[in-house]
Amino acid sequence: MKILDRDFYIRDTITVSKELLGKVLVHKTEDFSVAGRIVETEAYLGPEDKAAHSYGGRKTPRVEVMYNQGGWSYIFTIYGMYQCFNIVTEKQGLPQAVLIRALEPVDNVELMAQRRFSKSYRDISSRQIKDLTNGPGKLCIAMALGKEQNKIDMCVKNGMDDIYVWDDGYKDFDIEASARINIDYAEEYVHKPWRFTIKGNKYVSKA
DNA sequence: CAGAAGATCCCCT
DNA sequence: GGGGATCTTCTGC
Repeated sequence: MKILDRDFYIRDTITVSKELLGKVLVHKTEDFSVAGRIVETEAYLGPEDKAAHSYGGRKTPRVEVMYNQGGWSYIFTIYGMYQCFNIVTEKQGLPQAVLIRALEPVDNVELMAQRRFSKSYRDISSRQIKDLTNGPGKLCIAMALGKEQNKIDMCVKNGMDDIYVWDDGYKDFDIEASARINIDYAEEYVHKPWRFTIKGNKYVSKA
């Protein structure tokens, strides 16, 4: 029962990707708190990984935070309309990260329902309940993770806008590995089994 | 500075 | 399972 610290994140990215499964991601501000259990992750192993934004050692303004030591948030805009939330891993200078692809809602489903569908949780369908956080863009909407939350150190609390991951001891599940989603451009890295899911979880984005 | 691509989602069939 | 929405980011000229 503890908040994951720097030592957790400064390790090899595949290990961190697997061990993040089952942990609880929390976003807490002065106005609200919202949380979800991580059920799907993907490892991005720049600079060698052709699917990673940091492939080949690219260091554009967008990916710069990936060069920080593990434990920082990396949030980028995709398709002009959605955000993707990542956690930087490894030691400073090695630009790797874990994409959080799906969550199971844990706390403040009312806020999630309002942010996703502008409706109260009690008024949404079972389909919409499942759709609250079962994708990288969806969970960012539900968890209020946007540009403002990019480059936050998740190992240090500031009391104003904190993101961190909580280990509540949940371990009763099997891990499944598969190919990452929507990286057709990554050539020989397309089929690397670097996507990890909690087997059978209802909130996994895609079978 | 223009052009193209993109770690997605939603709605339709 | 496929196409459109929508616009940021990066690359090349």
